[in-house]
Amino acid sequence: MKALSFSEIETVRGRFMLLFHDGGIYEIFFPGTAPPLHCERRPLPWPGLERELQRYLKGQQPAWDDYPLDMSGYPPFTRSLLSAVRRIPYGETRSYREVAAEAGSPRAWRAAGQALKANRHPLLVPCHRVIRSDGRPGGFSGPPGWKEMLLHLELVN
DNA sequence: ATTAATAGCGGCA
DNA sequence: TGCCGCTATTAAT
Repeated sequence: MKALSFSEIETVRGRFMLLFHDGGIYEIFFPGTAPPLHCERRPLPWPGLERELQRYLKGQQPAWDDYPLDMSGYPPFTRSLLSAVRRIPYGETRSYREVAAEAGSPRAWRAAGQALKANRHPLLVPCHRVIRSDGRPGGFSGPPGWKEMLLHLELVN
């Protein structure tokens, strides 16, 4: 893998940390969740992305579908599942069953949860749009409350 | 190398 | 209501 750098994005919801290299974004950290990063700090190679993130957290629909993600390290099913999740339109939700089917394994809903747990690209891969079909809370790997907050942000508009 | 556990779901009693 | 099996992946034994 290429050498990683990091960058910070200041938003109304706090300071996000992005790990990236020239080929794409490797990982995104919610405010306060980044481990100590001992690589170089440098500006993002994709100038529009910072603005899209700030727009999104202020309730505007983002246009970030085409920014490159570094999916290395994800197993095959996880890759296709995350790609399927990325195609969920802004403001819509899907069940675990639906995204698993979209990823090509209609019976792998349980594995879909495992794959989402491994998601290094929250927001850009909108895992918060995947909810349980029975309406119970469901899970989220980010900080408590963020899933609900992001859904509310999108559904209000 | 094998087994358990997991961000879930629907069927069936 | 409770039990069962199901899939892909990781963690534990």
